[in-house]
Amino acid sequence: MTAASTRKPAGDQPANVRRRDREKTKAEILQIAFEEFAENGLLGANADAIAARAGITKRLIFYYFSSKEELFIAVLEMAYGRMRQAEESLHLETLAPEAAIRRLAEFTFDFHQDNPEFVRLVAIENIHRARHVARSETLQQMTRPIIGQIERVLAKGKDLRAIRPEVDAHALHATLNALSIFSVANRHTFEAQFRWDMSSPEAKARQRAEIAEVLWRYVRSDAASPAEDED
Amino acid sequence: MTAASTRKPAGDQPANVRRRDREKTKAEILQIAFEEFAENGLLGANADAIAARAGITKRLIFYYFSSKEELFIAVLEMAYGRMRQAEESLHLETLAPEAAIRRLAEFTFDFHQDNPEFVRLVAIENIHRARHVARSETLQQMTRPIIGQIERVLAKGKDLRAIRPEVDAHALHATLNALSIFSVANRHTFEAQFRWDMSSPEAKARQRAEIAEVLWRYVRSDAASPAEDED
DNA sequence: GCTTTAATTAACCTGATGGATAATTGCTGT
DNA sequence: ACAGCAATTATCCATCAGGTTAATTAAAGC
Repeated sequence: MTAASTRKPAGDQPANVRRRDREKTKAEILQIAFEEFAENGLLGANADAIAARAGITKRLIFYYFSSKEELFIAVLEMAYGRMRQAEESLHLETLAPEAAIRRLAEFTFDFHQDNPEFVRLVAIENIHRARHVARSETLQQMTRPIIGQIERVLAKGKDLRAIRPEVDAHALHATLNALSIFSVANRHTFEAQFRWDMSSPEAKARQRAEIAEVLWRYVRSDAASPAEDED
Repeated sequence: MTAASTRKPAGDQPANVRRRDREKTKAEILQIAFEEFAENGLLGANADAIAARAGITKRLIFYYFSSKEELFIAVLEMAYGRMRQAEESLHLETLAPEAAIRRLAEFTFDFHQDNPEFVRLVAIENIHRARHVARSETLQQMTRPIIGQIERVLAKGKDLRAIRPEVDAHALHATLNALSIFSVANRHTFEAQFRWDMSSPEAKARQRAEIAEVLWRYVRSDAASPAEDED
């Protein structure tokens, strides 16, 4: 597609005239690269395709992001940044222990359900043994403050004897992420093998409730329920 | 069954003379392709590399498996077959409910820990939206009988009032798989971001216990005590 | 207006890779 | 011992895709 033919007076930006806007162009590349990487993986994603979809030349991609891997890292940074931002809107501190745990579970589940591209991206990065995360200072310092929130919820819950004292924030976070991510990431093999729907709204609602239940039953104090001898 | 076993030994096999053994060659290709696919993904795996490692010509790969995708399907079939085989050695029926659940949890966790290539392969297949599983009759009929085992454990547990009546076998299986797979598949991003070890023997032991705990606390009846106290 | 700089484009290069063609060679039954 | 066939090899090829070289052009400053 050739650009630069019709020249509109441009109250708004005409789509076919290349506006020289560094930041906007970079952002567009990033967003489309995000989608392409999530869809096709690090190797499968294609610079020509990204350029075509962004309406720019391939060269421009390498101009702003020096290599495919650098672009991938930038995409990861953006994707993780969005999650982090979403997590900031969670305010668990004000809630009672059970409500806080359930809200945390449902929020995490919802986020992954709503952002399957992000889940795919994380899976892809894990296939590559997280070598891009390892290479990015930004991504490592981006260690999510969600752990802090969880710790506070647990502390409060333990104080109130609603939550078992042994429960660890990291472990809880891992468990919750495992359940939430799995229901998006491994949906396909599961559905194909068990003919078990994981994608319909009803199925999702069921899983959402299930995960909250698993989590709460895991953390809640035994005193509030059956007596039990621990290992 | 081919008459391959009637081959005369021809002395000792010189390493550089290709032994004409259809089944053996196919099996070798499969095993090496399994490793290469698990390591590098569907696109990343390289036919030349597989051939080189197997000590054969690339052409031979396409002779036995008509395309790369077919080879990948064959690899999936082999890998899932192995898991299924392992699952057969589980005998949960004889155990008491809690013991059965814990054994199931630990077995599943161990299997994934011991077969990270399998876990990677499943992740890769999910990135491809399980289109190869969908294409293979074999893989779909290979629906694992583990579900049956779980159902029997749950039925017995419910009978004894040790397990809640609402617990579903599929959901339980999904939960367990989520936790087990996650601790292998998403280990890398997790470790990189949280500087949290998931790979050392101690960490694995901790996770193993954790998962059994999560599972049991999820299924156990609210009324009954864990010591199978019938009222 | 002219210069300078930075954003953008067009065209090219090159290594890799899946797959194809065709020749060859070892096994097995007769 | 030899034909026939199946297993295996050596080579070639077209295409794709990441990255590069060099020219072009929009905008900001003087």
